[in-house]
Order: sequence, then C-alpha cells, then structure tokens
Amino acid sequence: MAETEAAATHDNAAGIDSPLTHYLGYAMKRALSIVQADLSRVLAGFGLRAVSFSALSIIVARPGLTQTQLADALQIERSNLVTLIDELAGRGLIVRAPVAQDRRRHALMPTASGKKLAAEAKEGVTAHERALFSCLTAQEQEDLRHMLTKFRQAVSA
Amino acid sequence: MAETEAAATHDNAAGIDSPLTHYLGYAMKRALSIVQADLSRVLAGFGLRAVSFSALSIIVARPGLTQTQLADALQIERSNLVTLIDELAGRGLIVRAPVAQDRRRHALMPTASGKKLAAEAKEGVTAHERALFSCLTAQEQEDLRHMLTKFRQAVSA
DNA sequence: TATTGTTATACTCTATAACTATA
DNA sequence: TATAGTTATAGAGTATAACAATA
Repeated sequence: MAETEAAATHDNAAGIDSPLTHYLGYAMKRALSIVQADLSRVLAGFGLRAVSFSALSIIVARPGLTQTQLADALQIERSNLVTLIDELAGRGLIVRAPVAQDRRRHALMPTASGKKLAAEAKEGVTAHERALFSCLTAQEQEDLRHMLTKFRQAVSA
Repeated sequence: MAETEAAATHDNAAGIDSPLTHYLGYAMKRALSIVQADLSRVLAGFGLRAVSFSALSIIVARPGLTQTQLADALQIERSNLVTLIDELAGRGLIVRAPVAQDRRRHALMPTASGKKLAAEAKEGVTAHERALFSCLTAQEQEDLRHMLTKFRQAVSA
C-alpha cells in the first residue's frame, strides 16, 4: 500500500537533507562521519581508537614532548588526556619519563612496541584512506587536503 | 629561562601534529571543529544548536515528514530525536500533526514562527559561512563542496 | 509480525573546577 | 604566583533494548 509512496520518497530520499547540503560545514560533517566509521573499524584491529592513534603517532614523531604539548596539539583538555596516556602506558606502548630540569613534567617516550604498533597502524590507516578516497582522483584528494589545510591555517592566523 | 625553548617550540608548534595533517580525515576533523565552534556561536543567537537548526530547516522544506524519515535524513537515532522534537514543539516552532492513514506516525509541520525563525537562522548561517570561508575563493569553496559531496555520494552508493 | 514513537539506560566525549607537587 | 599533571564530576552526545499503540 505504501509502494507508490515508498517509491516516491525513495526518489527523493537521498536528498531529504537538501536544505543543508549546500553548507560546507554540513558537507564536512557528513563526509567526516563516513571516514570516522571506516577508520574506527580499521584501528580496532590494532586495539586503537582515532584519538589514541593520533596521540601515539605524535609521541613517536616527537619523543619527549609533554602532556600539555600533546593536549595542545590534539586540541583536547589536559585532564582528558590523562586516561588516554594511562591506557597507552598501561599497554607498554609509551612511558612517562621524568624530566630532570622540571620535575612537574613528563616526557612522553614511545617504547619499541609502541613504535612498531604505530608503524603498523600507520600502514593500515594509509591503506584505509587510499581505498576510501579512491572515488576521488589523486589531484582531487590533494586539492581537498590543500583547501582544508589552507582554511585551518588562515582562520587560525 | 624557557625563552629560547619557548621560541624554538613555537617555531614548530603549528606543526606538532604534522604526522597527522597528511590524512584527509584528520584535516576534515580539524577544519570541521573550527566551523562548528563558529556555527554554534551564531546559532546560539537564535536559541538553536546545529542539530536543531538542521531539523527545523528540513521540517520547513519538507512539511509532513515523519520522525523516522527525519532521523534517517540527519543520521540520528529515532530515540534521540524525540527530545529534540519535544524541544522544537515546546517552543512552538513545529507541531506533531496526526496522520489519518497511519495513526502511529506524526507528521512534522512547521508553525508560522518556526518558518520565520528558520528563515532568519538561515541568513545567519549563510553569513557565518560566507565570512568564515572568505579565505577561500568562490571557486575553491565550490570545489571543496563538490568533492565532499562527490565523496559522500560515491561511498554511499 | 513489523513499524512508529517513546522511555530508560548506559557508554563515550567533553568541559570545568579544584587539588598536589613543583617551579 | 604560576604551571604540569591529576582527580572528580557534570554535561553533552550517542547507542541499545524494550515497551505501547498501531499496522
């Protein structure tokens, strides 16, 4: 009984949110939610979430940085970083090393297994993005990244 | 004492997350967070959040749609839509109208004041995006929207 | 039996204040 | 006095299960 109605709505279903698709913020949000869902699935295979992958990657690239610096880089509160660092440290992926010059600070250092996991996860994430964005040409992907980055830098300045 | 150190770190500070900026997902997330902060500020002036603006806009554009349809369009759970609809209805912006053919459903209809607020908020949001993305040319903005939309449609298909 | 709206609930994420130890 | 890390906590946002009314 709802067949014709269903068919009619189905024709429009993809565009029920058309009053919003014109907004860049909305387009970003919908695109990001797709990326996040796929990324979470990939990272779960490494026992990581997006935020823990981000933190671990930065610690590997910048060994010795402090929790405040990491929190600033990831734009999360220091207080919320604590349990995340606890988690990574508890798994033996990083250590909180004392800083001689300032005993308030913790120098975050990756362990050998932390570096190994970061490298493996990086390959996984790179493969995930390559596959997911294969509907865009290499040039389009580069343009997309360039515009997002340009926007962020321009607004932050 | 930390002056040289501070200066040194400041030179690199903008790029502490450089291990991540290459990822499109990360670039999207950082860009979106900027948009959301500004959008929230603008919408607060209308007593709206991003999600309530989205819901109201769709109800105005598609009067009579049901809660399930709206939840699908916005990709939120039906259960979580209930309080949102309560809120809009409580403010007299929309009504839950009975559907004669199927008394389980509620046809969501905008009121006159709902249409008015939606129109005003739309102007505000449009102005917010115009100002925020002024660092990108009109062509770049169009390209950005096109790629985000193309990506979403390609992956959803 | 299946669907719509609803309630209850739990889990994650995020934001804020206050504490400690150091500087 | 100010800062780094920590704790506690409250508020959003989100996901799931179960229910009543209706199909």
